Amino acid sequence: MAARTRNKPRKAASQERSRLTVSALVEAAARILVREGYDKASTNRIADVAGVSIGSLYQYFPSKEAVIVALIERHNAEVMEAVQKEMAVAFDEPVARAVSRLERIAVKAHRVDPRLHRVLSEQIPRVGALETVEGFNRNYFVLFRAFLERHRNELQVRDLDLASFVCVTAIEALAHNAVLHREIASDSAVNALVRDAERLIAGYLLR
Amino acid sequence: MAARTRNKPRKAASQERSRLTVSALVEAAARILVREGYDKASTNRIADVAGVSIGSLYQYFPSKEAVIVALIERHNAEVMEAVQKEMAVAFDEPVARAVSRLERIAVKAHRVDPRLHRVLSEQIPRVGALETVEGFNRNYFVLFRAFLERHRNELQVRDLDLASFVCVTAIEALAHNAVLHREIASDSAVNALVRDAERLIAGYLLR
Amino acid sequence: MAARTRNKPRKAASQERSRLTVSALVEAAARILVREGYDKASTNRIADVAGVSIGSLYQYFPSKEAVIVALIERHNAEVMEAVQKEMAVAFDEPVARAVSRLERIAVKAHRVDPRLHRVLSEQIPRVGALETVEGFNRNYFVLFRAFLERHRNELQVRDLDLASFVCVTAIEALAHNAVLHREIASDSAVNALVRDAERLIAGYLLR
Amino acid sequence: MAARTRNKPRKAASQERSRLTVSALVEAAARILVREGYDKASTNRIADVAGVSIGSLYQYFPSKEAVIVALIERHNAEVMEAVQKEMAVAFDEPVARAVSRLERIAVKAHRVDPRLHRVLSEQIPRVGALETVEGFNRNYFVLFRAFLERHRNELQVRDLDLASFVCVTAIEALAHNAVLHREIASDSAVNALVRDAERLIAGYLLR
DNA sequence: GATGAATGAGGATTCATTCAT
DNA sequence: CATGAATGAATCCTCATTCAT
Repeated sequence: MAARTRNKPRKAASQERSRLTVSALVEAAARILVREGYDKASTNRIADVAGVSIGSLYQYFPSKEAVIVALIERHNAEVMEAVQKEMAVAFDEPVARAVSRLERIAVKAHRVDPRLHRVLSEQIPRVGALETVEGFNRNYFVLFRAFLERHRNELQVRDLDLASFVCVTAIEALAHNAVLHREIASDSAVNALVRDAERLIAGYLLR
Repeated sequence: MAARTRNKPRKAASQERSRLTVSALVEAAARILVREGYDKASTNRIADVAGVSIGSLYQYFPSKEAVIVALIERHNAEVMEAVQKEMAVAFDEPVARAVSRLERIAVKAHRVDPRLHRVLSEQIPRVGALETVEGFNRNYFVLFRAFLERHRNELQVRDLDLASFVCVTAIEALAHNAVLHREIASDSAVNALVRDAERLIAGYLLR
Repeated sequence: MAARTRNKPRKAASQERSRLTVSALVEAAARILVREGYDKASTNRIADVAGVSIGSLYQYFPSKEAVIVALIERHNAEVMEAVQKEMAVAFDEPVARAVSRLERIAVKAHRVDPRLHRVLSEQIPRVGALETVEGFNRNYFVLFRAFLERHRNELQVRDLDLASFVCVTAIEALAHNAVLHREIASDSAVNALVRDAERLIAGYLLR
Repeated sequence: MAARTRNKPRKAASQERSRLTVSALVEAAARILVREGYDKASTNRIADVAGVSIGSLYQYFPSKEAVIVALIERHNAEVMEAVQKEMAVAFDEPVARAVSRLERIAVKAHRVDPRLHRVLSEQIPRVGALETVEGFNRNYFVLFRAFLERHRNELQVRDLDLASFVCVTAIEALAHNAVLHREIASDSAVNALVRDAERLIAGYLLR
């Protein structure tokens, strides 16, 4: 018992170190991905940039894929954190306002780390565990469908599955392309996009 | 540009036999991409599946990328052939009908070889061939903008650039996701999608 | 007999063509060697530059080595032609004058096609049939020894083998290095070199 | 320069084990070069003969050339070690004695590993490492010129640049050819060569 | 004879992963 | 636990040579 107590801080310290190592590795992966692209992100290079030995990388991750997955999850978590509260708000608003908020949220989400987002969405091979990204959108679909359900009697659409698909697809695609292919630096550009998105979606949903 | 590995075919296959070899290689690349994914599409594997020696591959293609580019171009050509005439028709129709035709065309295009399309659209950024496709979309954008210009006084939208972006993005994304993530096997499913797409876009564009 | 007679001109014509093909190939090899170095001189490239199919190359040469050997022999022949007469003259002159003539000849020989000479002496792997270059010098040695024999009683050297080795080595090395590593463009530079070479060798040979 | 494949070792072999690996690789390269020629010295073969995996080779050398460069440098170091002290002595001696010592040194240098020396001197131009050796010779030239400067008033030659070129070329060529093409096994053969070289050079330099 | 399509062994190099220290 | 040396399958690509047309 005394021994345990003595070990605890040491263990805590080492757990702390572990967490540092892990996040250094994930951070290194992000940096390399953004700055040099997927092809340059070898495990050795990741370990190197993280200032850690390759052996340590495999201490904490069973494979290269696992590192990338961790990075994707970290990114998704950051996006979620930036977005979650507002998301909840949207679901209690009237349809038109909710839609415009959702578009604004989507843009914000895609702007959390656009360069990383681009690499993740363009260069990561979609195999094995790396299909994670897809799951994300499925969630969104389910939530949005619930939202439509709640406002069912204001809507002119009948098939809520189809409508959810149409809306989520459009909202996401607009945000995605806007951030990646258009200059959306200024607030006014965002506002214009959001206004039109609202017209697009609300005009479609509402009577 | 000069530094990049060449993407263009190495020599025109003049004799009959060589034309066969070239298309066997491109076909093999398509098969592997679809069935086993981008990472399995090594030059040796491609040659192997094509029933051709690795030397022959490099007789006609200066690099691995060049094979993929050829495949992309073949796919694009097939898509274009399936789509071109109807495209011209759409641009002479009234807005609502044009939009629904364009959505139908987009679905058709994405259905030419959906599994191949998926791999290509996911992996193209890793290849130098991005321009091929980007150019394609930019084209679409320009054409659509001209279409809006012609119908300007029927529209409630002011900023035609933004409107083109919104419409093209939505039309494409709906077709893409519908083909890849939804069952769109039945005609009625297509019809439902097209109907809603028309409502979405036309409601947004027209007064 | 009549048939034979008829065949003769045709055969001669085709022999003529053969000779043209062969020399086109050798010339192409020379050009590539000089302009792009040994590594770029693949058989396919040689045939290409010669304007001949790869099959034809192998019609006339059993291997790549054979092409290079032919080139070396052509080069040696050209050198010999440029040098032979004067060489004979030298062997009838008094020692000092002969030596200075020989140095002048050596420089001339190395200047026949300096860029080709350089590639041949620096880049050609010395294996198999490509050791040809060595044989050339052995010849020179034998001749020079005969020359010394004739002038034996004017000489202070006893060991004529050793003396031949010393002289031939020095004469050749001076010409070689002068042409390759020094500017020997001007006549005066050549004259200075020849003068010193004469002093070097004659001072060593003569009493 | 930046475009060339790197020639420098990849990382300093810090641990004992890695130092062993590196020298095993260099040694293997030497063995293959001597026994089988440059063309057989593929990286796989080198690693194989070294009893090491191909991956280890590339852990320490960024390219095939880098291995050869390391070998050249090792050889040069060995030659230098065998020669350096005596070289300094020569430069303080009277001309005739210095020359004969220099010839003796040159022979010794070329005898350190004659077969390796031959391959290296024949194949080095094909490697980027030319500078290493050119620099070496230029050094020699500069030193020798300084030596002549010091003894200027004993000399009959006026153009010290030319004289240095003549002497260095002759001394080196004699040693080189003697070791490679003649039997210079016995001490007496060496003595005879050195005696004649002294007569050759001293007769040329001194009044 | 000429052609050029086809061959495939072989070469340089990378990189995820293992394991002795 | 950390280190980093070692591994070797796998990849892209070249080129001398053969052979059917």
